[in-house]
Amino acid sequence: MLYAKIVLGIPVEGPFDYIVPEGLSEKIKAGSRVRVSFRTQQAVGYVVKLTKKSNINNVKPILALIDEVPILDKNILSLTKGLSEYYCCSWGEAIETALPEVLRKGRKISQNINIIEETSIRYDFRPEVTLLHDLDGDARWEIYLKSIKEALDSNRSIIVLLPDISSVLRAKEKIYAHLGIIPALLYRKQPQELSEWLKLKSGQAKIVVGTRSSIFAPLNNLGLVIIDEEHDPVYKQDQVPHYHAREVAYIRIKIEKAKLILGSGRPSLETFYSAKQDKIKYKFISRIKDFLQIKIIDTGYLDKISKQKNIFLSKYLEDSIAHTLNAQGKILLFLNRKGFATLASCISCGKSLRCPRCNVNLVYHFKDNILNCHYCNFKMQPPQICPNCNSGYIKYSGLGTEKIESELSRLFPQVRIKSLDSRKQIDFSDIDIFVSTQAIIKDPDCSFDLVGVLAIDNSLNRIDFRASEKTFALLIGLLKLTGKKMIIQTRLPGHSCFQALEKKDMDIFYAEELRQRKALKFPPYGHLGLIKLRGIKEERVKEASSSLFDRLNRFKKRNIKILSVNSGQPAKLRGNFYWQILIRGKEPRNLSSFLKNHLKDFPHSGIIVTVDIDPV
DNA sequence: AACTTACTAGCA
DNA sequence: GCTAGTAAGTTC
Repeated sequence: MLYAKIVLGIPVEGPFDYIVPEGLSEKIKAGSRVRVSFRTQQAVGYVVKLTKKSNINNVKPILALIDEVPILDKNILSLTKGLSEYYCCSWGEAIETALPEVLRKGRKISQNINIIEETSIRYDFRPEVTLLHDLDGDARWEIYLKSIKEALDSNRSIIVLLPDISSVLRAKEKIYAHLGIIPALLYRKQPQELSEWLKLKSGQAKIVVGTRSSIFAPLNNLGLVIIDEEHDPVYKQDQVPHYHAREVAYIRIKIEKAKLILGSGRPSLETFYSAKQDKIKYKFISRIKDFLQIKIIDTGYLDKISKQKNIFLSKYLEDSIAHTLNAQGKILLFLNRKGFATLASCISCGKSLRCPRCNVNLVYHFKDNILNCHYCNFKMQPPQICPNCNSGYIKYSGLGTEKIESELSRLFPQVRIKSLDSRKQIDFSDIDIFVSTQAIIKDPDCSFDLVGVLAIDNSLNRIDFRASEKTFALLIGLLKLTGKKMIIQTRLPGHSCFQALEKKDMDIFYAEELRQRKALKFPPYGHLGLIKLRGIKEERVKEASSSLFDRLNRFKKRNIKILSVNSGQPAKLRGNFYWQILIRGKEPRNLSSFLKNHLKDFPHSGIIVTVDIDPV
């Protein structure tokens, strides 16, 4: 008797044994998509192994084979296995994230498409990762195109990942213009998703350009993966399984012996650190241009005089705006409207109050008159005097509203001013001053003579251990928009973010940020895991969280630390109450298997538990 | 996840 | 003794 071990797209590990019917024994292979009855229902399943024996009592037969040829090749099978081990999900869930939606639902592939069986050619390449640290996107593309050509010449295929769809479309044009090839395009919700997927599966297309999920594209002989703007958090999926395309790429190139190029003008700390450790190659191309003027303005003094009036422009910035206007120049004023977290900071020294254990900003809660850390739940009474400089007093500030546009009209009555909050197509030609949020950075061809950065401290002071990293990436993104001058207003002029820019030496930022991460054993010196619990009844979620916290503490192993349990942020969302447990470990796979073991038999009726490894 | 079965409190 | 509502257990 022949049995198949089958996994399903549900959060249950499996695999489940099924009998292979006589007539199918020739056709069914590892990687086949089949229809099975599961409990009382029918489901789509994926064969991961064939065996002669089974220890299960009442084994059911496979109902039908869906595809003539296995839909998952060996490489995709081991990639998804690896994904499930890293990201704490079932193998079946991992397989389903790697497939187009219609195939997950069991639709048949039409007969006239010729899926080629796995090739057995093995090129003896060594997996190799390179960080291309380059501010200039065009220069990065020169290297990408050269590498793509090389891969094609040795008959290997290529995946190019970009953060968003408009970048994908631009990349397609570049590839067509330089190599004369039309690549397949993949992104979720692409109407042609299946036909593009099949082009790759059948070998008709050898290059795919796409967003995050394209890292799973079904290519034969993968030789090269390019991830542009590798620092971008959109490469992390915000649903289960919470994978990061960069991490999946690492797993995939090891399996397929391919090369990986990570390109960015502002690399993630993970990638930068790997480069520093010589674990990956490092190519540093363009520095911040010498002719750019970057000015950091300490606006601590504005707090004192802006009590009555809403003054948001330093004298220096105001003068520079006037000067630029006189010279018919264009100005961008950047204002990050996000981040309404109420912050406690000292007027005199500018330091915000931070958690002694987590080094993140404490959040002031008006209602309870208490300062609280959202990472470890540390609480303290607000101090009367600043613990840093002993003088001054502590100020609690939210973010000022953006009346900026109207205020500016008052200051510069003759000037054409516009602000952008939604992502509409804008015509820059009839605007002098443009007020915008970070949406502007995604616009590839806008350029200003002066970029003024307002209220950046709100971004820096977010309750997130990656706040500095994200702020730095944001500033570098803004820097690319100016051809001449950038002025940054801050109450924290000494922060490494700004120092790095002022001195035009990015290492200043990376060195300082790595030092802080190391002290806390936070990424890239360790890995975090976030367990989220949600349910309708607040008390029950809270109780379950603390009992899970105790349970994990009881069973915790070497190299795993259970850091904290606290209510989620927001604590209530769409009728559900949220709690979360943060753990830290050396190896993500250990975190995952530890959690799989102890969540399996954790009773959590009415509560949904999800795991996010390496949260961003 | 989606389902079945076991158990509980509330009621006449 | 009955049942609605919920907790717990199972899936090959």
